[in-house]
Amino acid sequence: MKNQSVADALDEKSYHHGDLRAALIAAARQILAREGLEAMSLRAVARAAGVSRQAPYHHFADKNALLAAVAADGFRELRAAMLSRMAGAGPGIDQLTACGVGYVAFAVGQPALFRLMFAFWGDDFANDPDLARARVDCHAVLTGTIAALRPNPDPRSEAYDSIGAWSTVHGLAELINKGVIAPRDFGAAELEPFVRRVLRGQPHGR
Amino acid sequence: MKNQSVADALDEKSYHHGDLRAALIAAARQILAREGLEAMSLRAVARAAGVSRQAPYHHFADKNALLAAVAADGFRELRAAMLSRMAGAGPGIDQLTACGVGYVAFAVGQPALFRLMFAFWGDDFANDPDLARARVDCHAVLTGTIAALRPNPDPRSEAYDSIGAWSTVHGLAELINKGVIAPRDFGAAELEPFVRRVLRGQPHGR
DNA sequence: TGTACATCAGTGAACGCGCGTTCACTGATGTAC
DNA sequence: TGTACATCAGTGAACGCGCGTTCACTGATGTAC
Repeated sequence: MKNQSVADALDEKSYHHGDLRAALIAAARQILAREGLEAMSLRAVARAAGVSRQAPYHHFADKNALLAAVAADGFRELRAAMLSRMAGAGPGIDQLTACGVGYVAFAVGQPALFRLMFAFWGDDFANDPDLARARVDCHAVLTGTIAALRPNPDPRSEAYDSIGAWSTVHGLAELINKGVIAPRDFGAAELEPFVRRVLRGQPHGR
Repeated sequence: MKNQSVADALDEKSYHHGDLRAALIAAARQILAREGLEAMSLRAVARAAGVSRQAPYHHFADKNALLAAVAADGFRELRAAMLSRMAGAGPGIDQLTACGVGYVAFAVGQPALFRLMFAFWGDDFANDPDLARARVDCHAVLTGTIAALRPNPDPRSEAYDSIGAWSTVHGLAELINKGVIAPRDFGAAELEPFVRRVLRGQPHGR
């Protein structure tokens, strides 16, 4: 017969977790960072959170719901990363460059998270409203920066400029993360000046 | 007791396949095209080729070896796709645009194959010499086109231009294939003029 | 021309694995009276 | 203040699946003599 007391519950380990939802997201991100997207199974997440395989189902409808929550956090952090770089940069074209550097640095710093964020774009869980909003807010940073650079733009050509800029930073991030190109192979010791130099060759970069 | 004859062997089905290696690659590509990268297991390939699960091991050391063979074919076809577009284009900047349009059109036309080609770049099977050569030959089309545009370039800035151009077409292909952007959303009915228009905004595109 | 035999290219069964998910259950918590 | 009870948040066992790969095997082929 167990003698459960409040102290026991706090000191040892209470039956109820407290905030298992947050702990599961944290565990998922840890696995993502350490072992990659393929290793992030629901079972592995539960194991890392020190909980039974079945416990996550009390907080997420299924695996995709957990993935969506992690991806939404990712988009909020990507947005913050871009804004932070832009806050430290000069006006005009420097804003766009800083935005791009923030994008690539985030992607290269957390490759598996970045991959997850784009892995299931068109899938069911894209209907998650929190994720959808996080994506829109994130995208708005780029389009807003492009728009600010050209006060009275033709909206259509602005859209194409935006796609071009996004494609360039996204492709650069992908090529680096896949191991296709390495900054070192081009005489760049650090990522940031490398990205800056690539972007300088882009239409708004000179 | 079976009465095996040459006619039987030809008409029905001989015990020996004939060219199972090629048939396995073809089956793999078919699964890739119809069901995607995740569905392309070794077992599924064997099944599609009408052969036992174990048969592929007589032609490929393991699954990665089959993947490498498929990827190598992919790079040869990507190279051919770019060269074919360039052959039909005018001189100068039109060559680079055609090269980029060929790249994106190939990627969008065969998304799962394109994904496979870049999925395991740094992995073990990258040591496959046939694959390595196919990749180098493919990449040479892009770098050659960039180099031809600028007769006496600084090699380092040429490398950065090349990365920028590659990043743009690669990122555009990824964003389209992931379903992040759709040409139709930007008033483009067809892929080709859409890509052309995006590339026109790029540094060499005006 | 016939035949023994090495080799090649297949088969069938099985191993061991991790996965997402469902089921029936139980311990802990909090609230109505 | 005590207590019955609904609800919440966990557990343990199991289902059914597909995977890559290994093992021991057999039928077909081709070549040396």
